[in-house]
Amino acid sequence: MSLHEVPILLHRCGDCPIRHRAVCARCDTDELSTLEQIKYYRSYQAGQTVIWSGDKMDFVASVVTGIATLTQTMEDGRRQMVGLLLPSDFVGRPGRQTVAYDVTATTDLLMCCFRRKPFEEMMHRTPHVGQRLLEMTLDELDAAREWMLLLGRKTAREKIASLLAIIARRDAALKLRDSKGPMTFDLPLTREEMADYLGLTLETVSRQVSALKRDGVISLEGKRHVIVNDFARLLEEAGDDSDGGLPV
Amino acid sequence: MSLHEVPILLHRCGDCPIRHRAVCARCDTDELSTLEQIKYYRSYQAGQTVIWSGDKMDFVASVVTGIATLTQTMEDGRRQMVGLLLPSDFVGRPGRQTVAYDVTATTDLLMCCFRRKPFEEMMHRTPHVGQRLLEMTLDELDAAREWMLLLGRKTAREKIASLLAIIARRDAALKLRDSKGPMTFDLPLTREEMADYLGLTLETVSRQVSALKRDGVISLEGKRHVIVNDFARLLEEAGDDSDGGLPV
DNA sequence: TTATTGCTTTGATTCAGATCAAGCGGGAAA
DNA sequence: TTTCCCGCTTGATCTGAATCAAAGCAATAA
Repeated sequence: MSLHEVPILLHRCGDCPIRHRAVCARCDTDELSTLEQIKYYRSYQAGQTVIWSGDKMDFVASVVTGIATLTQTMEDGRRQMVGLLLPSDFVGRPGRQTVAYDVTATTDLLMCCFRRKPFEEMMHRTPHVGQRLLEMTLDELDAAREWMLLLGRKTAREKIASLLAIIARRDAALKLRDSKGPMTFDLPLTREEMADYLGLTLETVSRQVSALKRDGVISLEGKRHVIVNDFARLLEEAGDDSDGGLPV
Repeated sequence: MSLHEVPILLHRCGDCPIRHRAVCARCDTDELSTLEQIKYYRSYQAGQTVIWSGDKMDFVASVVTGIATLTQTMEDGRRQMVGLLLPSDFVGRPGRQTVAYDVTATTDLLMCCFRRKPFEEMMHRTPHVGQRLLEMTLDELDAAREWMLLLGRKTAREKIASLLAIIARRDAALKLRDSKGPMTFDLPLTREEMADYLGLTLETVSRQVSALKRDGVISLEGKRHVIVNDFARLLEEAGDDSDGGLPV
């Protein structure tokens, strides 16, 4: 694991390409060496719980590879996903030690962790990191609000199209390809996880995915590999104005 | 307007009571005088739009009196509220100039604004403010995630009970009363606004409010004044574990 | 090779909430 | 006073998604 690949998020500058993996030249490197000292890696198997709601979380972390979800659960078992962590995303909450939702690895997962206390101290010393973290949190809040529109007002078909568009765009960004032309990606979620994301049942998810396929918006190879035949059409189906919201 | 009543949020410390209005002794006062220099007040009438989605927002602000909402709208007019701003809440996004949703005054509204540029500069000088802002943003994100569970998985009755519980609790905090015993408050939202908050239609809101009244969970005086007969019962109806989530 | 298991699809039926449609009640204007 | 208007309630009906129930399919184990 090269040093360049690790503290991606903490060190990217505002005007650098969103998912680049190299450390930006404009960031000073003091923080980098501090981070090096307090970081460690943890890996989880698919399905393993990283941390339970209410537990103490004595680290903050960023996802290196794999996918994790944040979910909330009601006593009777109803579940709602409230966050989806893809590579380079950040989890954890400097300044609060308990976490309010379950964090689960949905695929094999490698996280780069930083012990919370020294991380917080470092944050106090170097405001740059705190500012970057504020920016990231505000982006996350914007994404959450977009998601609220989806949950509250979109139809099942629109929800599915929206989710596919989000994953397609993030996947494209990760691969450093542009968002034009036919896109292709592997769904990182089961039907049930998609349902938890969208506030639907897994049967409805299955039906609507089939419907989008039948209507030629997407094609499938196997259950998981998706080909987006026309991204603009997909966005239209998603009911999104403009281009589907924020840069993700 | 006394100086003490203004930059409430920016200056409260982590362990001070949540909604206190005096400036905490542990905060240094340099920032206060800076803020004094760059602040101004704006008032809006009920129904007036503070700012449209996509517009430039050259200030950040905190609500002094009245209520504002953040809403997202689809082209066909479907609306979802994504934020509810009560007195002492903060709006605005240091580091980004356009806003991604409509901000509307639902009652007469007084806001204490700070010009964005000098505010950002002040933030860079005094990390304390940035840290406080990060903390507030993380709280807002937690609230948004609670809201996502509501939108995705709760029944209409649970949604209404949840909203009433949220308003009752915030109102009690504002009045500095404790949350025990019969609570009483004026609904600050119309049925339609409640519907936009909850992802329902106004007819369903009306029916479920009537149902909670019929079942003795709440009483009404007129359309707007609500008496919560038993707060614990209300929380139970809301389907919330523990006490309904986060401190608001 | 045949089970087993976990995910997925598809079909039949039900139901919570949306939609359509009156009607109510209180406050402001005439 | 009457009229109008706006926010709210209530009723009748419809419908999209949930629920209940069977199979299908692919990968792994036996």
